[in-house]
Amino acid sequence: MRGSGKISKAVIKRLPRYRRYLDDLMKRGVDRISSNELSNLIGYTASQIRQDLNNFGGFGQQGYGYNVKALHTEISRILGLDRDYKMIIVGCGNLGQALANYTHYYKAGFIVCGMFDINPRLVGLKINDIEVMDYSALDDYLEKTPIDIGIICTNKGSAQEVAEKLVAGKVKGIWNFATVDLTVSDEVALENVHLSDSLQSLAYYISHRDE
Amino acid sequence: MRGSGKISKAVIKRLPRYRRYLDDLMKRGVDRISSNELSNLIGYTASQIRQDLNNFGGFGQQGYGYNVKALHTEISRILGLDRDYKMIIVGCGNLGQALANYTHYYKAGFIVCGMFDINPRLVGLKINDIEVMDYSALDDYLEKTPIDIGIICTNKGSAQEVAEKLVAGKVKGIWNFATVDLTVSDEVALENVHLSDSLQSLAYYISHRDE
DNA sequence: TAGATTGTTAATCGATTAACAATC
DNA sequence: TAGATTGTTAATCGATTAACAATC
Repeated sequence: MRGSGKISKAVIKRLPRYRRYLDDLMKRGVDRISSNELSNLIGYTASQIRQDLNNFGGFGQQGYGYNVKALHTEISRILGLDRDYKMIIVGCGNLGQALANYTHYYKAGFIVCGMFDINPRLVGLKINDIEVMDYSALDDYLEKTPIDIGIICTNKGSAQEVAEKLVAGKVKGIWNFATVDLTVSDEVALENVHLSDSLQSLAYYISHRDE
Repeated sequence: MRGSGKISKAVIKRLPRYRRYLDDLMKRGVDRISSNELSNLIGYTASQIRQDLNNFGGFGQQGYGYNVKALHTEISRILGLDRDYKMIIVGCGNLGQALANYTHYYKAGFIVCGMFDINPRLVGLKINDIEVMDYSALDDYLEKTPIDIGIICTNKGSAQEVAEKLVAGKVKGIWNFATVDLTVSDEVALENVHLSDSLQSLAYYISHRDE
């Protein structure tokens, strides 16, 4: 039966992209789309699109294609975007603050509930009405407040310790921006954004453009 | 012969990670390491490590392993980190400013030379001694100044236009943070950091943890 | 119904892992 | 030299693409 079995990471990584294009189509008032038309827009093969979607269910209709709005809803649900996520940010330097604003203004459903830093000059500061708390208050805070996602924006030296506090405090997922590979329990989802690695692979492609 | 032929993206994505671990090993004073020891640290199989490295050359020695420092140097060179990259940032909101600071303090070799924004309240501001210039000055600036990397931190509506100005202005690579898939000439390297997509896949794994 | 397009199986392609001869 | 470990070929695994019967 569809939907059972393990879905590969490659498939999951494509889902948000499908959703973005469906979002655009909705805004443009498009009601239906075939895998072939979607392929022309998004750049994956029609075959891959049908394969990907059929991991989760038969959302299309032969001879018709896919209903844009219905498919958007399905993918949103699959991604778990039909509910809210409470988040905290640990490390409130430029990047931490940028993420606070970013999620505040653009990402409905992802709510920053608290921010923490070790730097006394940041503690007490308000960012989008959220006061930066002292790092030493983190354990207590997590004990009292159920948090879904912990965002790590510290330097790499502190990141593993922070991750452990977050895991102990029962977060369900960690969004890690520190340039280090964290070790966390399998129970906790981990998503890394290694900006440094990303910039370095860009350097690679720049250096090897004419090959 | 080694080194010719196309290297897959999967391999390139692993290179910065190899480099990070070699960096650590150097700092810990380790001189040599076998693919098997490195495998235990980094989590790739020893076989994969040897395959990856042999895409670029035979850096090891039978019966000995790899010289940590020499391998670090080789990977740095392969990634193109043996030279500087001049960068500009377009879009100086929180994220743009955060990246300016990030590269300024942590990323030797990646130099922010200019920043641009359309918002008059940001124009004139100084971030790490770099004045934010008016977006209308971008074309002129690029005509006079050779820039390697353009960083796009605008909203998604402006990103494609910015990309086209950057390409016209002869940048070699684009580091894109806008949530949109840009169309650029094959001559220009493109690296996307889709924070929104990343957060959504984290939501997926949180929602499906117990399967 | 006839035409279109899906869902799904089979074929292909590419990437990872295993094995081992080469060699330091 | 004997032991260790690479470089490289072969085997396996998984992901993508092609093909087509099912069906709206």
